Amino acid sequence: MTQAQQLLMIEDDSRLASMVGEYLRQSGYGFTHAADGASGLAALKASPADLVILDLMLPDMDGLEVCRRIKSQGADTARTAVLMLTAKGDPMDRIVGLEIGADDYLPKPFEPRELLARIRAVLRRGGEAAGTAADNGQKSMRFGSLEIDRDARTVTVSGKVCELTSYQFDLLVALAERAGRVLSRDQIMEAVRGRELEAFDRSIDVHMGRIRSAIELDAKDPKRILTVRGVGYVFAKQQD
Amino acid sequence: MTQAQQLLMIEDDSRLASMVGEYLRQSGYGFTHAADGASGLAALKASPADLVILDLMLPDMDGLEVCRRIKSQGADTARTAVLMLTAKGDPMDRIVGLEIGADDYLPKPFEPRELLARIRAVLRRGGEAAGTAADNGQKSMRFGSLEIDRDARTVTVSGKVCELTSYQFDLLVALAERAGRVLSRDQIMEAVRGRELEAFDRSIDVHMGRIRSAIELDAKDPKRILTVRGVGYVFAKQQD
DNA sequence: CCGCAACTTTACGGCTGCTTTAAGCGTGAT
DNA sequence: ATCACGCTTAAAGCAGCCGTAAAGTTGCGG
Repeated sequence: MTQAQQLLMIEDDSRLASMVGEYLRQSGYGFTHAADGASGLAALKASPADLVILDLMLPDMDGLEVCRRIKSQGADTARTAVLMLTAKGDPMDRIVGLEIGADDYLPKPFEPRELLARIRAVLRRGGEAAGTAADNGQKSMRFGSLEIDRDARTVTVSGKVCELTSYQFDLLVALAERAGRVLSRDQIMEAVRGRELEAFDRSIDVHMGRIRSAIELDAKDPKRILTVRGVGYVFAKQQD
Repeated sequence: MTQAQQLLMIEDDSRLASMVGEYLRQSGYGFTHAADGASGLAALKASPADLVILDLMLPDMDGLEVCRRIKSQGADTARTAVLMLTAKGDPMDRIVGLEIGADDYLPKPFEPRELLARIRAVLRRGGEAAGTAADNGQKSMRFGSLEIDRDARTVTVSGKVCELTSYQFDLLVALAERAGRVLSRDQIMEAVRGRELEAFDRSIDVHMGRIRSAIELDAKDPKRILTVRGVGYVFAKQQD
């Protein structure tokens, strides 16, 4: 870690913003805050950030619009990661279908932990992509006939859509992002929710079962999500 | 574990505090108690703690205010972890900890066991954040045609994957990490399981046999895992 | 060359840990 | 308020794997 990474939060609730800011600063990030879309974009132009935490509901313009401008081709902010905060009522799966270029989403209200976990995940992903020369599936990932579209939050196997819940999708992505690496249940939980797994918690196992029955050709003989007894799960790197 | 970690509880109910204190001391932590916010902050200044257990409702000032002061920039207590105790009916449920700059929170009433679990989690988290920069042994090891990938937990010999169980993999890593050094069965057990080997326990031998048949070209004439009669085993440093 | 001690090998019982199913429960929607 | 959806928990079933024991083999000393 050479230099603290810079975060910019665009959020009209300044009370919320200052709380979040305190928390994130404490976690070692640089943090600045803008109260509306226009000043947010201005601030971003003045001093580039590594990641923008963007509220969907803003007084002056739609968060989607802000996001679009950040990500628009030609803008030098196009590489800036965006983490979108969606209001509590919004079924984010629907919004997500729209092709805004956000890198991740988080529904309000949220746990500070989870926000931190997702920030880390997004930044790590960006860092990797930059390091490995060409990008590898920033938005969509492909493993043989399996395709994961982070934008639309859909998974397809040889073109056919798999029904996954939001949480199951996140779990799958967490595994797929680290394909070939064995992850403990704790690590998986940490990546997805940013919180600790309780002792004797079998919920991850149950979800893995469900995900398998959705994406595996034969759930009894999984080829993509493999169990590593006594340790955790791996997403197989090599697959048809 | 070099030194007991220090906990400070700021809580007006001294009965509760002494009970919690007893429990936590028993679990190996140093424990002190302050009955109100002012004396808590004073105590913290006098002798820094690793974690503060902070009641939200205090006679003299709001727990949030105490937390803010502990965490405020510039204060040398800014790195101290804070675990907030919230009363059951608090509107806190809604805002879910965001408004608290705390590292974690726990609604009252709580189980001592859960408190302990969260304390451990918070302290571990803080510890690893500080320590992650330093460590990081390389993730894969190579010995001639033998390759050990610690991330994927796989072993390959000239590209072909060897089937090893988790335990066998751990044993192999323990040996490989100390290649060229003869290890007694006790040392091996200590490294992998952290516990002592029982007298006349031949289980290590059996596993060595299994590992050999997996990774050696000729299990009858091992080239990588060598037996040192009367002592233990070595992982050969030099191998093709 | 014999005998003992140490290691290897094989087979198998039992236990731990994963899967699966079903019911519970909180949350958001109608 | 009720309903539906999905995460969680519990329980039962099952498989894999560890450890034991017993027989076989190797190495070393006498």
